[in-house]
Amino acid sequence: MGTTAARSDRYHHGDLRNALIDAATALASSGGPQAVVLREVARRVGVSPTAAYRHFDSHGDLLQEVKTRSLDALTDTMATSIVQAVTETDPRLAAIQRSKAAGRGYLMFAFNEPGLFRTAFHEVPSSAAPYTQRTGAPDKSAYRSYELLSSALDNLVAVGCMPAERRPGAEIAAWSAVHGFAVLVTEGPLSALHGDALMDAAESLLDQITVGLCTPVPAG
Amino acid sequence: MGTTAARSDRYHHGDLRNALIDAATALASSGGPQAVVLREVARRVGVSPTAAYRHFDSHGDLLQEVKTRSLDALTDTMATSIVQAVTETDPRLAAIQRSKAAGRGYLMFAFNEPGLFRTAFHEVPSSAAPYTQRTGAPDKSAYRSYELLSSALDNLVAVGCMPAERRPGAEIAAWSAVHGFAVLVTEGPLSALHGDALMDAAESLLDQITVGLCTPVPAG
DNA sequence: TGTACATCAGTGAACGCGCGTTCACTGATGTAC
DNA sequence: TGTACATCAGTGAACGCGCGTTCACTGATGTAC
Repeated sequence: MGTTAARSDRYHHGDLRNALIDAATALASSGGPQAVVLREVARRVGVSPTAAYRHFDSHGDLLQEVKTRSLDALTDTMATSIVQAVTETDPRLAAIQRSKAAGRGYLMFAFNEPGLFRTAFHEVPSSAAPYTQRTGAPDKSAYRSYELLSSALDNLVAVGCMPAERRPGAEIAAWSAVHGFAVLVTEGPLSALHGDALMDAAESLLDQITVGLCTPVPAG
Repeated sequence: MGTTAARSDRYHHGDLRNALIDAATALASSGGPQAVVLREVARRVGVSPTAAYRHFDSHGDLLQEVKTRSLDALTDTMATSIVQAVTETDPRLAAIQRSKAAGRGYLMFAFNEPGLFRTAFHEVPSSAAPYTQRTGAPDKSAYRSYELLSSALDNLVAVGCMPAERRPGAEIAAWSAVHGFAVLVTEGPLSALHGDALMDAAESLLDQITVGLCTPVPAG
């Protein structure tokens, strides 16, 4: 609205690239990565399929954009969750709140946006050039959420909650537990979990992870 | 071999149903559930696509069989892992060995058979009758591995290793951690892990899970 | 032991579908003079 | 301020592909008498 460049009743769309990504994201949101069908995306924007090729090399390129968006949205949800949850002034309790909030944000994103969650972790088959081995350097989006987790764990060590010798491998364990739960619930055999039962199970999981990471203060 | 019923140079195949499931499983093994293409399955068995419809209502029906097989294979791997790993006579140590072995079997199956692993957890879109809501009662195969885990955890409580009040929710946490790691490694951002580094990470994860479940023996 | 016949388990051709992608094209835009 | 023209951003038709599935059919099997 208001953006004259984005009028859709004109021959030149003005912002077709973003409009296509928007529509593709909406499709991914409701049906996961498989639902991102180039022709359907074009249909929704009211443009011929060919037009998309002015802005993307291939279907895989478009899907890659949606994946990046999904990863960004995941990170944003985690960040918001952290900001909202950390209320304690005691550094130890705050550190635990922060770690749990990171995991909670991850889970909430998965539950509220299962399609985007799946898309975020979907391996896009090598886009434009099938012969080009996919470079080992994925975009930054893939790492931002990892860094959020990582620094939360660092913090847990810094405030003396988690013994330093337990730090290596901690993010893999924590990430695995949260990711596994998200997957089992959104597309696996735990899909029967709903509402309060789901929330209880999620909180219980977050508790168990933090208990596992943080040894109780050594008595004496 | 030797089974006269399974000669393939005859008009009547004799055991086409199983031959089709075998071929479909091979496809799933190398390419996951998406690779189970009815026409390709028939091609491999040397039969017309139509022939498959004498034995399955639909493509989904065939895929469901492969899924069941995959779940069974997962359970078998876990069971074998448990039998091989439990060597301790001390009941506490044996109980811990058993729990870790269950998880180890799960992970090894995922790493050695990523295609079947994905198929085991693939939601088959309602087969023959699309309007029939999928019954809430999945086949037994889906539960056997869960029971293996469940009884390992019961055992942990029985020998006094794990406090009873921590028992509820324990299988969800343990399962989530192991499943998440398997998924992140086989089809996610941890796919760079290989060889020794992978094995070390796996053992570290199993350690952390059991440490989290079992409180150290109360001192005094 | 031999034969008629129902049944079973295959074949081959075809259907409709929707996809990603390419082709030759045209309408709209903006810049140089 | 007006016009010529290169460039940009779309169109519409078509391609080839491979899929799941259905149709009318035929070859093989086994049972009753």
